[in-house]
Amino acid sequence: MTDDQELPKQYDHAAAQERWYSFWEERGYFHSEPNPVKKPFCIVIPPPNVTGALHLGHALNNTLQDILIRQKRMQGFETLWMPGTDHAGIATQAIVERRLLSEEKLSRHQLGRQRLVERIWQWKKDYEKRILGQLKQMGCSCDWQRTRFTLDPVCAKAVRETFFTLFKEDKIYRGKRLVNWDTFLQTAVSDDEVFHEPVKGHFWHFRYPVVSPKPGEPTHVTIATTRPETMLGDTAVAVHPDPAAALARAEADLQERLDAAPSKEKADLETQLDEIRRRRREMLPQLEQLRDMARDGRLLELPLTGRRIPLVADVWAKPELGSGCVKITPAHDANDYDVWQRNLQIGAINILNPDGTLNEQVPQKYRGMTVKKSREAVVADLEAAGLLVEIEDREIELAHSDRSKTPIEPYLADQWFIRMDELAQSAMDAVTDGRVKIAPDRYAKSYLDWLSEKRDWPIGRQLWWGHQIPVWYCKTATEADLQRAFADRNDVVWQRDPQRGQWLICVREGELAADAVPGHPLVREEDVLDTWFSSALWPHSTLGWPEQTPELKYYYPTNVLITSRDIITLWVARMVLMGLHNVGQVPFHQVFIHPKILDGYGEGMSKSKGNGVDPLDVIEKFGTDALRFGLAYLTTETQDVRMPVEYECPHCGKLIEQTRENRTKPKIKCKHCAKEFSTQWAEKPEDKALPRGAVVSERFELARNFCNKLWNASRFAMLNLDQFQPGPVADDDLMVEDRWVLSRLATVSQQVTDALAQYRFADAARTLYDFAWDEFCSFYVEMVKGRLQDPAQRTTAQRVLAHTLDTLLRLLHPMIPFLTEEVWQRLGQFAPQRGIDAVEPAAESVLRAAWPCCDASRQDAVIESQFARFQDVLRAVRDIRARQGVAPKTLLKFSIRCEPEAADVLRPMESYFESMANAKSCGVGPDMAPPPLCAHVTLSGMDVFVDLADLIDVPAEIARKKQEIEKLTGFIASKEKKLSNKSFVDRAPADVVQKERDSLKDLQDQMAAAREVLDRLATK
RNA sequence: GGGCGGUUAGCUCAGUUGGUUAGAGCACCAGCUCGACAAGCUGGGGGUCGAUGGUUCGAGUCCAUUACCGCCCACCA
Repeated sequence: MTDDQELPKQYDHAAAQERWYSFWEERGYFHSEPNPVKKPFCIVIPPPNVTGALHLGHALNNTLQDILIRQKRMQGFETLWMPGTDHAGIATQAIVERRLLSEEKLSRHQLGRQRLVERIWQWKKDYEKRILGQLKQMGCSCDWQRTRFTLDPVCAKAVRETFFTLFKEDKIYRGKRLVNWDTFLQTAVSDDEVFHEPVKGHFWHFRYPVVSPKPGEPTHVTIATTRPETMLGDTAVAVHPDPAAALARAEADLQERLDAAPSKEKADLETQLDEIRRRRREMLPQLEQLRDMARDGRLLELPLTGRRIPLVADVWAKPELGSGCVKITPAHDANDYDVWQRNLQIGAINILNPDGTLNEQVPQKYRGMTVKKSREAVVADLEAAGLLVEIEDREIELAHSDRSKTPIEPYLADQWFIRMDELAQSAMDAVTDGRVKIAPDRYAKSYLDWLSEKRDWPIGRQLWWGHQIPVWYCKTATEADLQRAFADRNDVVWQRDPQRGQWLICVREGELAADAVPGHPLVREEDVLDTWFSSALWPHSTLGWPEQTPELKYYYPTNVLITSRDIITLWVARMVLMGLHNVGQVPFHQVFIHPKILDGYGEGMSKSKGNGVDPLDVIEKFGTDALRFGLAYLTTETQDVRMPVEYECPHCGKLIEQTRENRTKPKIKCKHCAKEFSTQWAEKPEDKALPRGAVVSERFELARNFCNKLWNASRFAMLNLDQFQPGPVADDDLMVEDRWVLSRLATVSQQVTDALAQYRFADAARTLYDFAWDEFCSFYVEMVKGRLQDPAQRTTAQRVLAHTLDTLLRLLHPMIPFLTEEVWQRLGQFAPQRGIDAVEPAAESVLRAAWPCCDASRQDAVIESQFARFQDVLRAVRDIRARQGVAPKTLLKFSIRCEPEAADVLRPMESYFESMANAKSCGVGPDMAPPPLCAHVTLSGMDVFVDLADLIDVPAEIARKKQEIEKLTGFIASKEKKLSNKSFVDRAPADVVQKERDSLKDLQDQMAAAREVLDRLATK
């Protein structure tokens, strides 16, 4: 480089990022191959969804992975970071479908399967490119040659093999289950993809007539519902089998709660208790009568349908609620479904079409109506029939699809399931016996709790985007036909589906022709697999399983998985059980769950809330290094990261706080310059007319400032390293500050290594921040300045400075890769060979340099405490200057009264007081008396006197001394009290008591010194 | 309803096994353009550690109760 004569005062992050990322990539530093000489270290990326661009949560996730990867690479591991993206079935298809509808007014059915899938592939291509580009901008050192996608052929092969094996082992079956039906996307979604949201609704009370009531029997049964239209699918009305016992129990429970409740809640519970007592008095006879009628098999007339439905006794009907009777709609309600399972004779009627309209199971007039329309119609008709009792307003927690944001309909459908009993148990065992360690360990609990339910996993999705289920149906063949047709094939297996009376035929690879069984047509299952099915295979499928590739053998099990807590169950647990099933080994040894990034209100960031942050905005404003260091600095074990966010006005550059009100608005008027700006990325050309305001957070300033500080410290080094002569440094040549900084450096290396090994990213970042700023910059660099000008001392000073900077760069590289590389390369210009013990050529890139080992022989507690003494005195002198208002240019004269040992340490530092505090020493030792007019600071075992002659503000200094004496008096009193407390002296450990005694003595000495100075001042 | 986490300076957060006078960054105040750095330097003000009770010679730290905030799970005809 020839253009580096003038180093800019500010670090140009954009230039460094561009230059060094391509430098690393071109040299193939990120690529990994199995290498028997080295130990492997492998992380598989949690594949981002191709639904959209990455947000700040991804930036955190990937930064942490890259920090570990870079550190392990420097530690000499053969390091592979496997990158890739996830097809995210429902989410991606939903986005593309929504666009199709809004821009071309086309439904997916109008477009057709093949063309829709083509569109989604195009979308995937665009976003994958954008996502991988973002990862590169973040500095991620992934092995891009190995980039995978969950739908690519390698992953598809693993999916087929897994499905085939599970099918063969009878762990996959087809069953009828109530599913969460998304009527917009026309697919089932899992429980995990459903969220509840309160909506205003009603609670309707209806009466169903009793068929031929006997004298004394009620003529009607009253039921209540929030979803009246489902009455068309009712198959029973339930009443509790033992209402008396149920009410008694409810009363007892309530009484217990009432006894324990705080007084302000008692009134409410009293009311509830009264209500239950009233029911026991007034309603019990009728409920028991209804129960008896249920036992008799009596029927009710289901209004509007002409159907007759039975009255049944079932515990689901709670006598303490509503009328005590409940309508049963097994096909459209989870609890009613359970009632059906207990009373199979009542049957189930599905009244919905997949698109959410009513089907042929309902009377003609309601067919084809949407749920909303039919609800109005049913209510009106019941009212007309005189069967509507009342309508209450009520807020209802309505289930919504996370994907389409539309209400979920519970819906009885055929589904594919994986039996979870054995698989779940294997994944639980892996964590309980420690083969997989989850950190922080509290998350192991949620993992185990979820798995212990062993709920079968519904794996089918009624989508077009995904791995199509490799099953063919055949209705007409006999088993003999199948055996004949597939006699010579061990890659075809089949099961009987008794509910539908058909064969389910699964093939390991490829397709089955429609005429594979002569005379009996085969039809392929249309549905695709749940996205998590392929994600669950990610750690081994990306390494080539089911082939026994060298990669699989070498890198599997991977070392650590880094992810966020919301997918512990969806993803982590399933990877463990699939890894165990397919490969026979856990997929990773460690799981680290990192914090979530929240906005300034403590809410999670999401696109729909409009409070997300694009990492590229942060990168542009602060730089990738600041983004990464800032995120690492915030990654503590217990806390989520709260990040107040501002918009940066593109017109005037001022920041506007993001609020709950303005964050969802597409455009905002700047309150400083009154011009408007957009908050959205321009998706259409016409949007670009309005410039976009970047979303940033002040919380990255600390890291940006730190990077700049480092840049300038490095700049200082460059300006002082010309004519650098490499060579070992003899211990005798080392000055106090050299030995001190080397000791600190050794300790810091150890602390950072330990912190990263335990995923304490914030500790590692803080340790480096404090060392680099407060010790290296504020002290070492300041102290070495003079020596660099002195030809006799210059060489040693340069060698230690270069070595210290070199080590610091290596320690910081995993967090701030670009700046460290930029400086490393420049340092290489001046000091291509460096080191203080043995001299070695510097690595061609800091990325390839060795991770600093802790050189325990350099750790020197004596030097560190001596240095602390020097720092104390320096601070005292500066303090006096500031409080006396003495101009920085005025030279101060000071003296120190202290023990001879301390004097021996401080005397060699005299020149540093001059350069760092503009203060000249007039003597150090036990006999130093305070000058006639002085300001004074007392430290443990030392008195610092600054001779101020006529400069001094005497009244101010007297006031200060008095205040100090008052403070000391208080401390001394509390110490004396403590030490005169017999139980403290007797019970506390001896060293603690001694420490207190020493401390009291010290305080008394300080008091004496302060009095002495005060007396002198007072006589003036 | 069950579980988990949080509550420390105006804001955002540290605080290791209980042990002198509880820390940092930002913001604030005063002073500094001194040959690395104003994204800086020097000094300063600011906290009864959510509340109550307990254990202890000693509690921000351990225990119990409680309030508030957030997250996860379950349920709500």
